[in-house]
This record gives sequence, structure tokens and C-alpha cells, in this order.
Amino acid sequence: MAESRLEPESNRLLARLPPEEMERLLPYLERVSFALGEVVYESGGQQSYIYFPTTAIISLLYLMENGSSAEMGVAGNDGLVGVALFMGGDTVPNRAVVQSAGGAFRMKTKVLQDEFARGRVFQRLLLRYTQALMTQMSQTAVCNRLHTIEQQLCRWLLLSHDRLNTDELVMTQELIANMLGVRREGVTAAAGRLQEQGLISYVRGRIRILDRVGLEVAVCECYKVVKDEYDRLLV
Amino acid sequence: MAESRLEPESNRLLARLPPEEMERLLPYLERVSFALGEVVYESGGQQSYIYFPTTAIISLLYLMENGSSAEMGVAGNDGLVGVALFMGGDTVPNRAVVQSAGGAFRMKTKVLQDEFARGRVFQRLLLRYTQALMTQMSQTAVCNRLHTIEQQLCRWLLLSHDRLNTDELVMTQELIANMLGVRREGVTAAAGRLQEQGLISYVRGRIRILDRVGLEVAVCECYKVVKDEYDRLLV
DNA sequence: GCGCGTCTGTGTCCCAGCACACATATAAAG
DNA sequence: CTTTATATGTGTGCTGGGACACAGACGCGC
Repeated sequence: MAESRLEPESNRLLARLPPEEMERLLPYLERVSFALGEVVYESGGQQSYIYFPTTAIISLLYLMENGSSAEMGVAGNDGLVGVALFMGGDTVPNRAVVQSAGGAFRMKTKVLQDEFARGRVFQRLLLRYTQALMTQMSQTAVCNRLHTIEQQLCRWLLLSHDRLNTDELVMTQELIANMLGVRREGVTAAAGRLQEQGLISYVRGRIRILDRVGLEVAVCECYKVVKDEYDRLLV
Repeated sequence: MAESRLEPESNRLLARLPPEEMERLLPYLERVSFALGEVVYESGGQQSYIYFPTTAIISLLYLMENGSSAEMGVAGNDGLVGVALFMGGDTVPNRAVVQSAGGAFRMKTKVLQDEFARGRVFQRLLLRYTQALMTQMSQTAVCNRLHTIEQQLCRWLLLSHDRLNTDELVMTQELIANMLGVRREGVTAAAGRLQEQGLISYVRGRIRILDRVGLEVAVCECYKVVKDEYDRLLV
């Protein structure tokens, strides 16, 4: 199992490539692994690779001038990091950070762009993924405006859980607070309530999902909107 | 002047097409005009046209199940409405509403997709625009999380002003509240403070920008991030 | 010029979340 | 087993913004 997670097919975008395109790209896919907290991409920087996570989860964050931050999207084995490389802008004004340690495949920008320009399934997949990511970003905007920390924590836990093959997340409340753009104490309070309800348990940086269905009841509609779009666009 | 605003070149994306591509598309561009409040696109619906605004401004809104709403992006003469048509998803889970009455050009989906598939300048422009829109959406998420209504109102006024050729916006505080996803009273309070500072004046649904530079001082960094990305990607 | 609908101003109460301060608790390292 | 850094719990006070209620104020139509 652990082994199978390390094949390119463990990334759902790559898994959907037809044999012909996969064969062409396979020689250019390079295995990498990421540690928790590692910065995959720095805001505004040049990027020489696009990344297709398999077991890693990468968070897209905006860093405010005053040092606070907020997550605008997340990518796991269902997606990629480096949308700007085929959208034509080269860079984006946000940072990509490893939210959950794990593996990924990377591909040189040039190879990516050449294959994208062929306009086949690869292009179609990448564009549809980008649209799904847009929904995630815009729904994050809505959620930030209208929902409580507790609802947002549920959303965040579910989005992470969807991209993992375990029920345990290695993640402190402090880091979650940075992702959600709230104070650590706010996360402590919300997480405490979820634990009281028996939905999760956590001990010093290890969160365990106990009742996934319960979380889906507690979460706001934003989660389902995003989930449905991913399912629709990336089946 | 009013006349010139009605040519396809009044839309900055169309204006950047090389003669060859413009010539091919021109026969398929159809002039339309929008009234304030008109729904250009309904959440999840099929869309038979892509729209390139010239004088109109279109707002992208998400409608909550409970009826409240929040804006995730805005498109004017610098952009288009209907990203999903070339990204491959066909639909998006949000509504597009006319925020400022005016004109646009529309093009049938089929024509759009055929030209996009050619992979020339048109494709490049559309993808770069989409990336700029993503920045706007993600920055909206950040702004909703971290900034005050007053800062967000400044951002909203500046984004609108950038897409108009007048200093007067026809827009009630009630409607602005719907866009920002806040209460009308909150907008009244924030607008009152901006008026006290001499940055704007407003009378029953007519807002006048008096001191654009002052607004740029009062706004949060989000405005500049978005503006710079549009300038960079769509020069 | 009168009436009514629309738009804006204000007031009161309440709550979520922030800021700051500090108290524990646990793991890991020596 | 002690130290130390990390992680979590809690308390007080404050503030931005929400909910609700209503009072003017302007503008258009008759």
C-alpha cells in the first residue's frame, strides 16, 4: 500500500492520463518528498517545477505585510502546485507550504508547457483542475466572510482528510490558526467543542478524525460546494 | 467618446487581439447592453455566450442557502464573464449580476471554444485573465478574513472606479452590502466615515469619488496586490 | 404639492473573535 | 529524572460587526 502510493498514478490527475500521454511524460516525472512546513514555492518567485502531490498536502497561503496569513486553497493527491506555469503568468502572489509531509512528483516547467501546448487530455485535465481550484478559493472567500471558526475548522479538517489515507493529521492548533487566519486561542476553543461532541480527538499536534459523518453535519455548506465541484470536474 | 466605448476594442482583452484573430472573431461578436441588477448568469446554469464587457461591470456572487450573499470577483472592460466555458467545466456555482449598467459584446460558446482550441493569442489572453481573476478571488478571501468593512469598501470602490470612465457610481448602500456580504448599516457607517474624510460623497444611490488618492491610502494592501497582478498579466 | 416608496441615519443590545496575560501539560532531550 | 521547548487551556477586557427597530429625508409620480 505504502509502495503503491508512490507511483505517479497515486496522483489523481496523472492517473487520468491516457497511456500515450503518460508514456511521453513518465521519463520526466521525478519523485520528491516534502517535510512538514517546507516552503515549496515563495510568493512571486520563479518556479522551475510543477508538483503533483501523492501523499503530501500543500497549502496555498497569502502572507500579509504585518506577518499574519490566511489560506486560500489546498492541493493534495487530487491536484497540483504551479497553476501559474501553464496559465501563463509564471508567478503568483502567494506562498505554497507543506501542510502534511509526504511525497510528490515534479516535472520541469518546459516539459509541462510543451505537453500543455499539445492541447490534449493533459491540457483539459489541468484546466478543469484549475477551475476546481478557483471554486475552492472563491468559496474560501465566502466562508471567511460568513461562517464561524468552528464551521471553518470542520471544513478544513474535511478537506485535509479527503487528501489523506489516514484518520490522523499531524498539525498543531497554532498552525491551523495560521491557515485559517485566526488566533490560536480561537482554534483551541473550536477544537475543544468538536472534541466534546466526540467528532475529533487531539493530543499535542496529532488530530484524529473520530466521526467523519458528524463533521459533515457540523460543517457549513462551503465544504460540499467545493467537494461537489472537484468530483464533477475531476471524475 | 461614448461611441468609441461601444467598439470591441473598448474591452481590453479584445483590444489586444492581433488583427488576424480579431478579423476572424469580429463577425461573431454581438453587442448587448445590461441594466443594473440584471442576472447575466445563474449559479450552475448552462451558458450559451461568453461576455466581454465594455462599459458594464459584472459582479460574481455566491448565494448562501440562507439568502445572504458575498462577492468573490468582478469583471469589467478588463475581462470577461464565462471562464468556465473555456476551462472545461461549463458551469460554476455562482451568479453573475450587473453591478453597473452598460454594454458588452457576447460570443457564442462554440465560437469561443473553437478559437480557444487554436491555442493562439486568444487562448493566452484568456488564461492570463483567468489567472488574474484567481488572484482577485483569493485576495477577496484574505480581505474578508482580515480587514475592516471600511477597508473593504475602499477596495470595492477602487475596483469599481478602475472599471468605469466616470467618478460617479450608481449604487445604493444596500447593494454594496450584498456585494461585501455585510449588513447595510455597516456600509452606512463606513461610507459615512469616508465622507467625513472627504474621500467620497453620496446621495441616495449615487456615490462620487472625490479623492481617489485618499482612497488608495485608506485601502488595505489587497487592492494593490490585485491591481498589480492585473497590470502584470494583462498589459 | 401631496403621498408613498426608497434610501440613509441612529440607537440598543448582543456575540464572535481579538489582544494580552498567564497557567498548565506533555514530549523530547540531556 | 530534570530541563526545556512546545502545545494547549483559560481568564479579562475590548471591539467590530450582527440583529432588530425605527426615524428622518429625499425623490418621483400623480
